[in-house]
Amino acid sequence: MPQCRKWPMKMKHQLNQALYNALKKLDVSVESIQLTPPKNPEFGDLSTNLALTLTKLLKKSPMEIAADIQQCLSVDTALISDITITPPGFINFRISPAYFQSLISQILKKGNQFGRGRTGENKTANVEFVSANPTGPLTVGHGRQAVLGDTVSGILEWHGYDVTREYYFNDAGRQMRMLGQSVEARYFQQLGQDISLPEDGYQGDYITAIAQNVLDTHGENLESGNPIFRKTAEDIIFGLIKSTLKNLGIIHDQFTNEKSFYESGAIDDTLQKLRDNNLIYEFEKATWFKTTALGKDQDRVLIKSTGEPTYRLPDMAYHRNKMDRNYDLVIDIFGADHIDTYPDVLSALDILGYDTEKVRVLIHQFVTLVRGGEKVKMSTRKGDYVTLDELTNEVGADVVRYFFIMRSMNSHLNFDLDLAKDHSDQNPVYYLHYAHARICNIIKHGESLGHKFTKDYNPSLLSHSSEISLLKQMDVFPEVMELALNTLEPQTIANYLQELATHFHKFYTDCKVITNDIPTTQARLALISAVRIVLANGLQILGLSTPERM
RNA sequence: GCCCCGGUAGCUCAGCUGGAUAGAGCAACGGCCUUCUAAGCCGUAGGCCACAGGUUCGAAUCCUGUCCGGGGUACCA
Repeated sequence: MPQCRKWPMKMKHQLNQALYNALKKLDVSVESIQLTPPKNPEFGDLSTNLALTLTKLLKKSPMEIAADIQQCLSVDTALISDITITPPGFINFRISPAYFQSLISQILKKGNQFGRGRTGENKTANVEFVSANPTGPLTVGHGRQAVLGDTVSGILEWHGYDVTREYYFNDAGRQMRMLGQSVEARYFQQLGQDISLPEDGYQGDYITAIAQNVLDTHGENLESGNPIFRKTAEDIIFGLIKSTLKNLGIIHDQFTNEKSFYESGAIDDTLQKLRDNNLIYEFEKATWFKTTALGKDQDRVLIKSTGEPTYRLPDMAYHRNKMDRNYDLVIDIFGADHIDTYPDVLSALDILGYDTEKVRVLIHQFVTLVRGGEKVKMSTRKGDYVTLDELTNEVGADVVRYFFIMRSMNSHLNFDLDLAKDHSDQNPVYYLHYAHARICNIIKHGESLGHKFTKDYNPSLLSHSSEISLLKQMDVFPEVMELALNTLEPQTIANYLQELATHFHKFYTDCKVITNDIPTTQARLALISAVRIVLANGLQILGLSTPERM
């Protein structure tokens, strides 16, 4: 087999260098050179718009400039098989098949390390997500954030970060008080008393079940206002939430309670520090944060006239706490309904001297549930919702996870329940699974015929156009992973894997792996082993399974 | 009013740090299994990339404005 050549990224690097050298000869300097694969493969494997960008500077036509550059260009002809110029002035490079063929040994050698970045090595990250107060079961609406947060965590881990998955909640406050009162009302109703739910009480059936539980374990003689009602509800519901998340393969490392910041004095301290900065004032018995002094269009209440803080103040204290824990990266994942809260938190952090560059806030748009062609309106309080558990149980964790990350978080997501359930066979996630299972099956089939994988395959036998494009697709994997890290947008990985699977399925129909042609069989076994690795790596980052048969 | 996100094929959406002929899945139509899994592959059809200006050699992509949808603009979280 040929020597392992350059590592994929180095390909671009080399060309970059060669182009810079050529420009030097022409006595031109530029800040950066763009080198991207052209849409139309007929133009080659990598193209640069360099000549187009230099027209103004050189006052020549881009075609002329491109020709000049090409004249001065010297490249490794073992790697670059062809250089062409096409209108309006692109310079195109065709990379020799040998380069792509040598990729296989790289992938096989690196295995589940292939495509891994080192950006996060020796760094820590905190990803806060879900953070729903335990007032009811998680709904499908929470699912998007849960999966998004876990997948973003996975991307960071892939690049070496030590990630803490964190859940922030509040077991004091109005919501939880209402929860306790709702349970209490159901409790007394079960004892035959004519008591109605509080006006804003929780109406779901689970409240009745919790009341029954209280009745069973604590008897009939509880008095109104006993904290047992709220406490029991919280315990039961939190247990439910954790199990819902676990069904999706999501486990938080840390649960942080807002209450702890009252107890530690962090909230008072935060307020005091802001006060020291002259950003706090009292008005109509409430305490205000003077955000207008920071360029915002209105001031915000931090402590209500009732003496109870709004969510903003504890949020600030909480974020200080996260910053104090010295993470290299702090990620908040919020739904679009929280979009207005974080700028104030960041302002506060900024004023208090924290490096807000470390904070990244990811906002995702809402999920609209569609059932029977109609939108389903949901409300936890009214007990009108589809739980995340119901969904997971019906279509499986992989489908749920994939549905939630296959689309950009910036887009509203229509989740068609009927489609997810009834047509689950045509779900795009199965397309990926199928590719993986097919590979496993071929390998198994080969083994049954005595074809053992050997390192002495000859990669130059992989010259079919389907084989080459499959190799090219794998070549790009590390770059896609890097992009995913920079943007923290999981759908780029999903899109990539779809394309990889497409290339594989195409290869599968065009080329038979196990044949009487031993050298070709061995080369193709090496090829699909590499594909399996890349597929599996991608699936693993997304938290999806890698079935060996379907 | 102001702020954020979106408006791309019949439907759901990719593509958006500017590049060459705008893509996928579903739905429609037509092909491909004596051969490693047809949960697959190939083909046909389907588009003023909301609209109008602007920047640029070049705009779905960047800027401005308008329209439409969603969210926020709470002493709810």
